Amino acid sequence: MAESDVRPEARGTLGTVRNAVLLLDLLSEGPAYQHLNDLAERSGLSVATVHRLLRSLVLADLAEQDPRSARYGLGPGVTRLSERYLGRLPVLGALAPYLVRLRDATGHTVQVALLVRGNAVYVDRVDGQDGGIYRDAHRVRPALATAAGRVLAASADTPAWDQALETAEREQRELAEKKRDAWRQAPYLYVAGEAAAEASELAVGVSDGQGRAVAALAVAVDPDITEERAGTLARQLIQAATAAGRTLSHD
Amino acid sequence: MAESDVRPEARGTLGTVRNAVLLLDLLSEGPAYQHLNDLAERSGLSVATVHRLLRSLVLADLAEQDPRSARYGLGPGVTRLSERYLGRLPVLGALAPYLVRLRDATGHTVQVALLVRGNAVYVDRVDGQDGGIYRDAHRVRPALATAAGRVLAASADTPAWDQALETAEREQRELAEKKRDAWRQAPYLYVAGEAAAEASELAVGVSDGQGRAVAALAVAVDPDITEERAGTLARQLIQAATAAGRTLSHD
DNA sequence: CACTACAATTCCACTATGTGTAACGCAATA
DNA sequence: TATTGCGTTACACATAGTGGAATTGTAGTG
Repeated sequence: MAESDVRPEARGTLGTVRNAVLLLDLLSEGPAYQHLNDLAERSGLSVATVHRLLRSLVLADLAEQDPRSARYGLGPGVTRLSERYLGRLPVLGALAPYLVRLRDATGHTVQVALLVRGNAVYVDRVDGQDGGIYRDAHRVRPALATAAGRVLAASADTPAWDQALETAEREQRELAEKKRDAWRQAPYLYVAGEAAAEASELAVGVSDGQGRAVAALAVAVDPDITEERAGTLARQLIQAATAAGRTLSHD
Repeated sequence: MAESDVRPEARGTLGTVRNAVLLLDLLSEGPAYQHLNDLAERSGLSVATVHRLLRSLVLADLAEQDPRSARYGLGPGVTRLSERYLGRLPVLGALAPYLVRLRDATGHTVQVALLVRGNAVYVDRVDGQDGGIYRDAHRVRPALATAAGRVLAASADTPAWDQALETAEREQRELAEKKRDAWRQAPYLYVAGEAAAEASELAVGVSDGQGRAVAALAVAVDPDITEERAGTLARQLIQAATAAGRTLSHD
């Protein structure tokens, strides 16, 4: 293969692992189950190679094959790894004592999000009273389309911010490039839900003491919330976030 | 390398992927961050190989390196994959409408668990009133040590059941070998919490229509719950589980 | 401050092993 | 039964992944 590797980050890296991860990424996009040939074409690898990679991933439960259609999708193994990761993540432990309290004090659903590869990933939640019909836990959204994601991306380092820009839609990207400083300095951010069913979100950052947000704390609210009510909610969020941040930097 | 591969499952499988997955497994056990040399020894691979594998995994955010200690741990990328997987998992969508309702009706914390490689992985929850101080979301427990895991393992196929046996402690294993049929046929299972802080659990299976439990629905309860109260709770769980099961097999 | 110990990282020669092409099997149509 | 459209396997070649040893970096100790 041509040595067109100009990206310095990839030095001393294994092609097979790169390919395996590429496939996991492809599986994570689009429909739940996908055709081998599609995956081969989209990845630029030969069918045989994709087949071998998938077989290896299936053996590890990181992928699975639908017995009826023989198509491939992500497997349950990824959740096991994820839960192990989250179970030992300091931020979540630090936030844990405050979440239920916060839910009870505000009456709203409280969520915790991380920034991963330009996406806001919602990793924990405590559901409020209403909930509505559409309760989508397990959300992964382009960071710049959500309040939580904006809080995280705005205070992240340059590569992470750039990834967020790449992940975003054009309009969001243009908005973000103007607003980054404002977002970073604001005590809290608010983003109105786009779709009718989607709730609006109010978010603050949880800092690790080095001035970088390691997680976002958010509440889902009605789109017609008053300015005053938002301020009250924000104060409550900030209080919990700083308390959690203290236990983080403390130890 | 010696061709001692007698395991038929691993035919046509990539060693590099096997090794990468092995490392992810090692990272998911024990402390959050681990030394390169430990990992090399435990995996049976050379230090150089482990280093290259980890570097590749870090590039994909499936692993990360603590900047202070230079030790390696799981990375946030696994959560992104996991949330994508869970977000499209039919069972969770089918259960979603009932979870909050169930929490409100019972007052207890409701949880949803999957069986993954012999472990009960808790993938969704709706927190109840109390919660107590210790709210450990993101649990991964040996399946046979929990009510949810027993429900799932007992109705699973043979390899999955065997994995659950391997994962369990000796006592649990001996108990399980006697009880499997009873567990599979019982309308619900109850397991008292072991530690003082640990809640007890009452669980039922969510069937996909083929008589196999694809998820477990559980509530956390006090250890001194009365038989009668347990029956009432179980009825409510079963009702939600069968309703979700219908929408599953329906479409 | 030198010296030591230990851990992560890089170098390099070797061939094991992952790769693509092409053939095969096996359903579902028509 | 022919045909199409998949997933799966065979095979020969050279890429690219491997382990041992050398090298850097970082604390800890006298």
